[in-house]
Amino acid sequence: MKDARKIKNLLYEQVARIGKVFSSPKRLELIELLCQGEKTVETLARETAISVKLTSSHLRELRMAHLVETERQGKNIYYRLADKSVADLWVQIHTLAEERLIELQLALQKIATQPDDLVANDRDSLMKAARKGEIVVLDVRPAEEYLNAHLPFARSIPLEELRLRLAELPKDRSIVAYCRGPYCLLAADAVALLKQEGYTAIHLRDGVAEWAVARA
Amino acid sequence: MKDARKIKNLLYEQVARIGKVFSSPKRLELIELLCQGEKTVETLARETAISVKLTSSHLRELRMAHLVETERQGKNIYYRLADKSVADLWVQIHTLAEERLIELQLALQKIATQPDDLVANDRDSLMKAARKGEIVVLDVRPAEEYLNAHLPFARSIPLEELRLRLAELPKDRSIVAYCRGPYCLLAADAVALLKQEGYTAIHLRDGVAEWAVARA
DNA sequence: TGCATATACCAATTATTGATGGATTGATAG
DNA sequence: CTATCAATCCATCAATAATTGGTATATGCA
Repeated sequence: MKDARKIKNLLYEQVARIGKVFSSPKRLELIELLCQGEKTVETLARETAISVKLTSSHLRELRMAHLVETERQGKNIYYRLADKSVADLWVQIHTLAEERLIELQLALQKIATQPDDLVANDRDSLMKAARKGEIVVLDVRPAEEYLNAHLPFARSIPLEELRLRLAELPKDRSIVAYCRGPYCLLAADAVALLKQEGYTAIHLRDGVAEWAVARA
Repeated sequence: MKDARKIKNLLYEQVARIGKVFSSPKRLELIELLCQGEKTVETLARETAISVKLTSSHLRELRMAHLVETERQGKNIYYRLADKSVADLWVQIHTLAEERLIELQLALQKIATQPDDLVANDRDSLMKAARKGEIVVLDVRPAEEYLNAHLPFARSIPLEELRLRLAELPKDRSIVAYCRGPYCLLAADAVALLKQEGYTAIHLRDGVAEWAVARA
């Protein structure tokens, strides 16, 4: 039955194609960005600080594993995740990594806003408060990403514009800021700025992908 | 802010450590086996037909990613998954692979028992029938794996013993056979044998890990 | 104590992947 | 129909991973 082994190996090899995609830090960063919505190669390259050529070749691997789709719009080529389940897998993997790798936990603590961030079990009470208007949920990602998808009741002020638009935010209620997920620094920066300006600000680690998985 | 990039890369690198584990077919096979319960290096090597040394070195990588734990019992060292969520991730990854990779779908069809296997949405009705005793759910994995965990209402007859113990099975009810999951050939073989002997037999692709994820 | 067994560790070899520079394709604007 | 911009393809080199053989360590047993 050597035939059986050959067929089995074939199956595992196929699955490993998917695993391989998630085995490179650069590709993970690209996937996280693609979880925020479709983007051009150039945009992805700029936001990850990876050269366009290298970005392109990593995207090629995502494409060959059928995890992303492309669409040409004029001069640009837009990449998007082929399915929501790709985002789900990214969330699952980084969540497992956070559970199992002490090094990652330590590194995350460093970027945590001083006291402590909002964590998983607060999600229900957070939504309740947001619904009642007791807190402001603030999306500090670029506007297009907010338009593509955002947390319920969230308001959009991109980090870049935050300093100029501070007046839009109330000082008598807590501001809960979020961005692309736990590895994105936008929300942490926003919280730092808000606190400095006398606001009550809290960092929510979830991005829309994490939120969606938690809701499921 | 070059510092920010450095810290971000560190985070993605950590997550990539987990991804890397799932990027090798051999390691995937080992993980699938470990989903069935704890096993010694030798057992894992034998059941995967991988040399002991190579098995040991792959297991070392699993250990360094904190995805497995070891325990010495006399001469042997037993490996087990460090957490249920590792099994969940394996299920998620191979499920995504099956959704996205046509090559994998085709390869799976080849090992499918002729008409078609039981699929996802049958799970509820399957359990109902099993509860009422209208069908027999048959676990054809080695006995230890059954003892470690098995589907509700399942009965154990390891494939090796099946031919000798046919008399224990009824001919007037359907036998639903399952094994370690969709890449394991035990259940397919069992179904072939049962059909040949005049039984009504159906192949259930789920293993305990897949079942557990579907229940969640 | 010494030997056998199970497994880990180390070194060397080959295969695969990641990264970079140069040339190429496809589309738009003039 | 040429220039330009976005993105890919290709060739190359460096880095990393997989595999194998040899050796070391720990346990149990005589």
